[in-house]
Amino acid sequence: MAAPSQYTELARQLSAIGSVRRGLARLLPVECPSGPAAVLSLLNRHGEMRLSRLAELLAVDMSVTSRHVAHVVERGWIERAPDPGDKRSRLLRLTPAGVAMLDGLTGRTADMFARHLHDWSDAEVEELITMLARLRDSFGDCRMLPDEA
Amino acid sequence: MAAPSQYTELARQLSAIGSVRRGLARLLPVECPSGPAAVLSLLNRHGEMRLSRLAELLAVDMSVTSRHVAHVVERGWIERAPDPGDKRSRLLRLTPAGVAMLDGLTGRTADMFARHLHDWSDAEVEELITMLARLRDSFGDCRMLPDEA
DNA sequence: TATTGTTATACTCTATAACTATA
DNA sequence: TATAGTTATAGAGTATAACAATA
Repeated sequence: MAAPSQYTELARQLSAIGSVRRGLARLLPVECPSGPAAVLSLLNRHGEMRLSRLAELLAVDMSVTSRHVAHVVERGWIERAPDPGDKRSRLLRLTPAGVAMLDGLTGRTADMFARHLHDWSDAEVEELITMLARLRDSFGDCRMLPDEA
Repeated sequence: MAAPSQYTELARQLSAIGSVRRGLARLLPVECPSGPAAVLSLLNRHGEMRLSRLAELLAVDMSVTSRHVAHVVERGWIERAPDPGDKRSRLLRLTPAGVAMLDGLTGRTADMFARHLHDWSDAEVEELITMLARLRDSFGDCRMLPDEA
């Protein structure tokens, strides 16, 4: 259990970390902004899946996911295969062009981190990753929680 | 120094943490969204300052800051006092109404953290805060960095 | 001439709601 | 009737560029 003033500071830090996110976003090509890039990244990480599952992983509404997916489909970076078990949905998977695009993004991102985090140890980066994952996990899906108001 | 694959994972976690940011943003009243709320928070933390300094702290463009400030001024939460040393700029400071508004936001934020982070120790929260601050510091102001491309 | 702000414009991300097709 | 997905609409955040006033 932590003190309220700590929570205030944590909120400030989370807000301020937006500058890092924006810095990373500026690396992306105009035709693949951060929303679509996240789609590629998750499909690469978890393999083919339906839209609803992708929306869950992105933790955004399905309507948002649908638009990002349409964007990457239009550019040939993913394809929608029939879902054998359910005609309402399709299975999304990366194309070779999508893999190539993602490789480029990943490389640029890694370069940027390498430039800025050169004095972080492997263990320190790992710990930050772990804490961020835990934070996300602790919050769960905020959209489902009843407000006490 | 860390491995490239670690950087990819870190980028994913930073992107995914957006769901926490959005969860916090949903706590805010309609008349005070996250941009304006950050203005109040920083003025409370650092005391009165000029717009350019506020833009620096927010790490966003001055034009963006100007709009957020206009928003909170219109609602009487901050006031613009003449800057004795420079007629081009004014000193921004919280009003009592602004302090009251901020107190409400802070309370709701702390409640939400308390609900979700009940199994985090004080030291763990502190460490996350420290690592986020260090991350931000390591990146500096990304907008100023020359790209190697 | 350079700096401080402001405003207009445009783009991305997101959510809500209405709708279609299938389960 | 309920679920998967799409599309239209609207609101917030941000950056760029053009502009005004002052240093």
